[in-house]
Amino acid sequence: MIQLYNSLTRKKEEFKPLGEEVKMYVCGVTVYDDSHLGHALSSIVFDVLDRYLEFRGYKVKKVQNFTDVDDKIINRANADKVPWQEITEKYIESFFKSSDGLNVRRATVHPRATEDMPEIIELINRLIDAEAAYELGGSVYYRVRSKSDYGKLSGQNIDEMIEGTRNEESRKEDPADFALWKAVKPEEPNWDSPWGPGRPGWHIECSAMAFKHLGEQIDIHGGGLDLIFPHHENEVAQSESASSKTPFAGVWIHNGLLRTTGATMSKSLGNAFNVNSALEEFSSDAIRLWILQSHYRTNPLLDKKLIGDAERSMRRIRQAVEAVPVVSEKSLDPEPFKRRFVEAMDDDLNTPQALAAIFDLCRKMNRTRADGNDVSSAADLVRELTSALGFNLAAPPKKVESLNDSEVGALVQKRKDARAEKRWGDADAVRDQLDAAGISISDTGDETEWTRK
RNA sequence: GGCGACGUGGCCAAGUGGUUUAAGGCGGAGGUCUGCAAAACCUCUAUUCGGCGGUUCGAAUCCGCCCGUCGCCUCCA
Repeated sequence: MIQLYNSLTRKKEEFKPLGEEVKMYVCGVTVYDDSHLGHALSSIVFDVLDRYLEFRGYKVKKVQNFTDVDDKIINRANADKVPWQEITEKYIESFFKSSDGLNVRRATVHPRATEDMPEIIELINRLIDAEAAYELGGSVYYRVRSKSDYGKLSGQNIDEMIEGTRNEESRKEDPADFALWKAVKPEEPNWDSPWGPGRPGWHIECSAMAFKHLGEQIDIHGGGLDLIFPHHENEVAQSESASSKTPFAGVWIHNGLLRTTGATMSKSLGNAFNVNSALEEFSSDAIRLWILQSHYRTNPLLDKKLIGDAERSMRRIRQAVEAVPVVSEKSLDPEPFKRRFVEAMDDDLNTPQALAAIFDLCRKMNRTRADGNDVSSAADLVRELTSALGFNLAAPPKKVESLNDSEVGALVQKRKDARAEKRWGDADAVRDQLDAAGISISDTGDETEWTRK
């Protein structure tokens, strides 16, 4: 039984999808800049959820949108003096490059707001018909007072909320009403609608795309903790008002946000935040391990040192799996570790505990292999479990300009000769040279093996 | 003002009433192996969970107060 924490009820609940196929919607990014490690965190968390559900035998349909019309995009286009479509194309491409680099599986569908305009307009019409929305000067607003349980997701109360907001000049019926459709402003991208030219408000696209690609009721809705209010709150309201079906989403899952340590970190934020540059320095596995060693609802600490630590930890797993197999009658039964893993993951994706099971298994493998046991089925299990968490067990990127294989081979031979003649000083000098080039060597009996670090 | 999160070893981080005198990772110390290393393995590295009270046979885990850190309420994964 899989239990997941539901932000709506603030409790762990048994996961029960409505149908055969799990319908999961994850809020995507607004494409106006490169992805940073905060996006990576969210991508990885929902990638793990997707993969784990599949590991547990579910079929998953995952939808993740691109918000490709928005103030920030328009501003960026103006700043760069290019058409806004050029901005969105560029950063959608960048997003995929980052996610692919992070070994995040693509969603089943990646819809774009601008491509589902008819559905967005139709949904707004339904809301007007249901008297949950009203037109005003070419814009359309959602009437928050029309839904008695408005605020249930974020625990906000409309009246208390209004006190905290600044009182902007507006003719809206209620200050808390939010825009479903924004009337066109000069020089802005716009689409025709029954209320005149304009563009969709931020929240409506997600409801429209969820309805279109998954249906009016979905199993899982995910996103960052920072989206609970107003975005997800408004999404629930408009979706349930339009469909008259409750709940819109069976479980709301929110990942924690990245945390940084004071002033020291902020200096290097620029680079540390960019996923593509982080991937030049660290393996995708290290980035993923750094994130999954914390629970997804906590706020992981962003610190390059920790990602470096994770890189070393990954090497332990890789080495255990890749070690030369022993052929033997005796073998290690890894089942208890699999049970531990499943039990941990079933409990609201407790990845730190799941990883502890994997690390323990790796140690057990090394120990029992040394005692002459066949650990190949254990190695297969480690591959299976790490893969369910999205690790690819690939080596980290090369840090320095490295030697090619034949150059390494020549140096290894040179050292071998030196060792045979017990010229230890010469042998160690070659080893230092290789080490500086990112090659580590190990002597096992007469053989010398080398690997790129 | 409103909603909410957090404070566990040198660092990161699970655990949320007894099987935990607290998992796992990184780092550190010693050892085995090795020409020396690397890797691996073994041992050690919090009698203690921000502080003070309380509930209980029993608390890191529940309650109260205090101290500290942080997020959201405006764009944000």
